[in-house]
Amino acid sequence: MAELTEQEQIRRNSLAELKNLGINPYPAALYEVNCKSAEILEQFPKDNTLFQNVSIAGRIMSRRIMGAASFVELQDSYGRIQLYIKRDEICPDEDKTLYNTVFKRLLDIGDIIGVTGYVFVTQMGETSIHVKSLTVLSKSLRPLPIVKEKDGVVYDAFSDPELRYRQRYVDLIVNPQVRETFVQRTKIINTMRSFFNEQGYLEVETPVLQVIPGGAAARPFITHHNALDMELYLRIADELYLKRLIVGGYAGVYEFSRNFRNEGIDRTHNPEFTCMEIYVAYKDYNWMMTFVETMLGRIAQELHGTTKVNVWGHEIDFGGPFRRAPMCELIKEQTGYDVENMDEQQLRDTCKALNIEVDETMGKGKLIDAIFGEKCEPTLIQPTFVTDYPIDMSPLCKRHRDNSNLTERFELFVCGKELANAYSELNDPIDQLERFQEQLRLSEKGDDEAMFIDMDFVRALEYGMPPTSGMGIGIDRLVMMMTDEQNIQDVLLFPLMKPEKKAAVTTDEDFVKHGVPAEWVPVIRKAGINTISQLKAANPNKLFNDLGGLRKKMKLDIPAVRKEQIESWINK
RNA sequence: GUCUUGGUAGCUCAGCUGGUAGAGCAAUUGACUCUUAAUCAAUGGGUCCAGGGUUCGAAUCCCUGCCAGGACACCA
Repeated sequence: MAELTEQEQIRRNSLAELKNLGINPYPAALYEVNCKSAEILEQFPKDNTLFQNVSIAGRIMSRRIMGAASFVELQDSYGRIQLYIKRDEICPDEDKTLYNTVFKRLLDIGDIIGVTGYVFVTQMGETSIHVKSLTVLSKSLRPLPIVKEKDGVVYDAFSDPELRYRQRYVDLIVNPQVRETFVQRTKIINTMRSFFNEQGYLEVETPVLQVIPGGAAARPFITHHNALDMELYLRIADELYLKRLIVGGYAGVYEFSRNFRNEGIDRTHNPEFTCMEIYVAYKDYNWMMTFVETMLGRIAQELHGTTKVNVWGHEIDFGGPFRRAPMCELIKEQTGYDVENMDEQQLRDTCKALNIEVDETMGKGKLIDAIFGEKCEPTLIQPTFVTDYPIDMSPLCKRHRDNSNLTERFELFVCGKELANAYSELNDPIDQLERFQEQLRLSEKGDDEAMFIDMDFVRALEYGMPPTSGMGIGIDRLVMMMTDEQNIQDVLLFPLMKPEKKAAVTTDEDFVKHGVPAEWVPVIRKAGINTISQLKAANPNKLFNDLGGLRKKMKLDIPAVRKEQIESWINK
């Protein structure tokens, strides 16, 4: 077992002392709460007859003790409020243990308590609760990072990203703006959900474990089902299932879908992430653009009270209507090249002229996409619908009504990043099968993201799917934009981290089994020996001296160890 | 995957050309009845990420590894 730090040991001692005083540090009974910190701070200054009998619970975030009176900052789920605790108020009788011992000595920053009392304003003008009674609700055994703040300046911020993501609970306790980000994330999702529900679209759930990972071009995670003894894939998208449901007759279906892609991890990619996909029958991609505009405007409005949002240093207006421009037009605008009617070789030459890296596996679509990605994407700051993509980039999308080399597809770009992707969905089963087969050829050419053929999906289309428009939007990216976060890890509660390394430590029992008396185990650890192998490699004379010195230094009341003993441990 | 920066007390960080580790907050003890980054006094607290090397001597220099951040590449 790892050694406890001094502060942890002190808290455990306090815990034991609380128990000795007959106080349960983890009581079972509910604690009646009748108000919220934020409500008090908002309403009391306007009407000071309110809150004269409050009961509130939360975590102690700071303490200022002045003899027989103290101030505590109590944090509940809604904010912080100051408590004024006076000894003779919570201990009206002779016995002052609750204040002098329990509150002043045995409670710490991080402990959770409940108090009752009345609200007043201090001489310094701070709305506070005058405490009449105090109940210990949960003792905290680890010290929290202490973050202080004055006039908007934060001191000693808890900012190490590794600690923040690994121990998100600590991050949430001490960084209120982090708690707020996740409230906003949920608000965004709720806004979308109501928007869809109002129009009668049905929220559904489709399989995460799939036999054929379809609906996107991406590398999947593979897992194994024991009873069936077969490989299964974690979904990379839910598109093909939702379209089966449109075949089944629903007017519109949507899903907030956790997807898994076995690709790189960086500032904008996590192996599991959330997409919202929606499919609506009898619509096309023009209708969908308007739908998306309305949805985004509404989200911004709900969240910020305006459609103008600061995103990564730009003021973005989600008010719409957004610019709509065909991909080839944008390329022409940025590069001067008209790629619309070029063949593969001409495209390669153009890439070369523009200094864009290409490789042999890239077909026409990927070449055009490379030019677009390099030259156009970064310029699309205000929301822009990029429309009419080349056909071999979009195997699930309907051909353009005016040009059969293009598709009725749009992507929405904001701040140079793709935010949403939508089609007039391909519902011609024969064309769909051919497109899948083309993907197979790309795959054979070496494109490891080309799609699998899903024959059941083709079969579904053969029964007839109404003209349908579908749209997918990256929820994590949307939340990043709406909350002005640069990092996907800041909008995911628990981003994937590599496991913490566990130092291979020998347990105390192992040392005892090895012949070391239990009372000496902490001492030899103190001497820097934490494994049996370290012990065996130790110099007996040095260890003998060290242990003698430590015995004195640690003021241990145990007999001195003999050198023969040490030799027996080492030679065992 | 490549390059790059970092890992020192519970937290935030200093630590120069190598000489046995320091501050603030937190903690402990004490003073103080309206404080608010409370204040004052005293005290304790470290496997300087891990492992190797150079050296009389390494937190510091070198190598390897682990973890994290950033940039680039890859990724609809």
